[in-house]
Amino acid sequence: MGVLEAAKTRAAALETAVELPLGQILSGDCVEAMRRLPDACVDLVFADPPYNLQLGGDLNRPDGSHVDAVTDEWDRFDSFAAYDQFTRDWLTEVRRVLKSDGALWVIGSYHNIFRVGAILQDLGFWILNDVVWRKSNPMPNFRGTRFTNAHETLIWASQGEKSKYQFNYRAMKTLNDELQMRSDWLFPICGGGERLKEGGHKVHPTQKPEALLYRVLLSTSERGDVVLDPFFGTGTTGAVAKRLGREWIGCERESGYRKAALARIEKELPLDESALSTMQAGRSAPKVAFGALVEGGLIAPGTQVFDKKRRWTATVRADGSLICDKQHGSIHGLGKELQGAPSCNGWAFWHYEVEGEIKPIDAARQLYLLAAED
Amino acid sequence: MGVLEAAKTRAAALETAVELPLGQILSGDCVEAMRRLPDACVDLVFADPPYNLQLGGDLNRPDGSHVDAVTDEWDRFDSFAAYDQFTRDWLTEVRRVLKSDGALWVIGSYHNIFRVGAILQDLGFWILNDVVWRKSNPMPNFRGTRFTNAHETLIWASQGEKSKYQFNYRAMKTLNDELQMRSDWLFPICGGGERLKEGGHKVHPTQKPEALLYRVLLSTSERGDVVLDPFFGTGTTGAVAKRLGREWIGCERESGYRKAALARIEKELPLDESALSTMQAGRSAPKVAFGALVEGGLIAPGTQVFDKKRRWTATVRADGSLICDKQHGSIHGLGKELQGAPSCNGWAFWHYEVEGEIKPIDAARQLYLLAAED
DNA sequence: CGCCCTTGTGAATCGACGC
DNA sequence: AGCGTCGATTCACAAGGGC
Repeated sequence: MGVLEAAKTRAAALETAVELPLGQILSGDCVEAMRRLPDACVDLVFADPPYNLQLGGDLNRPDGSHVDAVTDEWDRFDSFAAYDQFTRDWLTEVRRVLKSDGALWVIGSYHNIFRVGAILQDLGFWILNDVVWRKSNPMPNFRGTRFTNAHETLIWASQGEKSKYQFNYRAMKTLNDELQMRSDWLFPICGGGERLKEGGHKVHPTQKPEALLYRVLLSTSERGDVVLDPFFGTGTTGAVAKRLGREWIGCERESGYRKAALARIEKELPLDESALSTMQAGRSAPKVAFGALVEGGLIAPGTQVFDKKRRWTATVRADGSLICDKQHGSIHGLGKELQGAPSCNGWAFWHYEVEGEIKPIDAARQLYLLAAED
Repeated sequence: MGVLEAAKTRAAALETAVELPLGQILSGDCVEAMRRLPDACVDLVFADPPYNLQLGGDLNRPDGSHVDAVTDEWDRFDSFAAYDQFTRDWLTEVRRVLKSDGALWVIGSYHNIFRVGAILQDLGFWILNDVVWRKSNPMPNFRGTRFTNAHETLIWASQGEKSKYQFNYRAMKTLNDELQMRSDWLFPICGGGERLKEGGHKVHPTQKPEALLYRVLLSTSERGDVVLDPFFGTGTTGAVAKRLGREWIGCERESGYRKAALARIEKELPLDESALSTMQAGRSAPKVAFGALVEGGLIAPGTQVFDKKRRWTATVRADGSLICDKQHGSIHGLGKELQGAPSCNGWAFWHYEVEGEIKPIDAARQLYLLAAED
């Protein structure tokens, strides 16, 4: 990067820092609101658009009581074409304000998610996963006419196929008891003390559980990232963002929701430094070069290392490289060459003897990391 | 209906009965093949179209071994537009051959399901549920770059909003231990003895588990219904249809698949004569429904069960309910009724014979749980 | 026969970085 | 943009062999 470009970037960054409405809810239609934001200023978008629910008449429970369903005016669209146009409009604006390595989450049900998914693919977004929110306590199908609608679908997508999106693999694996996090997540629906109510009535018909946003933000954003929610509602995204040390921007048309959201987020407390830093450590374990172990004395130069079946034995050199007959290279590269394999994880492939036991050299790395913690 | 129309309908029904290629696999492109079928002759369609995976380079496991991916020519499309056109074509033909009160199932992944869902809505199909097949043993994400892709999505749709589709609510509730069947289903991927192999290699890259088709056909079709599968592959739909007493028609381009499917279905026995199938038990929720044992093949439909003193004998039905003379119900409900007791633990009450021994049906549950443990 | 260990494999849009 | 280098990654089963 030249001097001029660097100066420009700094200026743009400065301008952005000054102008971005962080911690604010923009009023009015979300497309109009997003137009007030500069290009490529947002790291992550979470969107919970109207579901285009096509409810016929009223819905009653078997005991005759009335189901307080979504009948709000904002959730009615005259046709699929109108809904599609609406979807293209807000997704296009999201695409503009999102950084090129940013990502998008959308949540929906079978009423709208197929249209949203197809349109975002058409716009160039690259789907990374679809994720299923399994509701532990869904509303039953009172009429016994279909399967209990027990899940909603989320789509996680990057700006394009080549984007370098953020994924906190380690944090997710830790959160899931050392197993890879799967694409099906189990959470209860939003209720109890978490559900905003006023005069005994729920403030918003489709308030999302905070646990859902917690996992979304923890998995695909970093501390300090700017998170935009174009359909802010009562501000679950903002509340969880604040808690996790992320910046946030909301868009919301209805002043009642804006007011409730601001009051809610005001009360929210950020997690303290230690809680956040612990997660950070889990998120991206510092990389350790094999050479650092040699340097640190955990593995002496001259140590013999070998694969599990003792087909090959190599010697550790002072610079952290291995030598085996006339071939030499890094722990990964030499393992790969010797096996003729397309790749090799040297940490798992090479073993050494310590106190009479055979251990993968990764054991030494774990010791090193343990010592480095404190 | 006037006299003339009635006569026409009868004639059409007669003609259909004579001409429909029941129990046959039509060769060639499925759109061409379906054109050979009359209008409105099919009760249920199950479709497993190409997913349009668009895979990049090779993928290796962390141990260096190679993943045998779907590289077949039938999964290649030049663009979303080409895939959409293909989808519109076959769905349009499905719509014609399907009865007005018939229904459609489609299965897919995030690569294609959003496009399929939007197009079928555009064509006038009315989505009844989206259903998630949660895989108990999915392939991990080896590179740690995303969430484990642990599910596929099914869409269940009727011909239109007002259609009187078939839904066997009672059967599903019984199958699920007296709880409404939810929209998330847990099954293992197809493997073991169920997976068709030739010379040690899988015959079809994407063979679906029979338990999945079992639930689809049991929930949304009746005995004697005509089930059409436009992407027949190795004939899971046909095999399960035959077992459950449904008629079937398949379409399949590749002669190798057709041959394998016919041989497989030939061996299949209709329900009441069926021996214990080789289907493996799935990983289960802690609570096991009796229906899951039937679905998983641990107890075959048609099995005789009886109380310890052999006062009553009942027959296991395909949905996991029991029938004894004219009374029927769940294992708990029927036991309670027959004894005139206030309640009954069906697991302890009912027994069956296995390898010459009399065991409570709870023994089968224990086996099931054992398989699901670890 | 049972137990333990090893090996194989499944619809997968599966690096990052520097030169 | 292409290429070489460094580096970091897996879960649930089934099947088969050894003892």
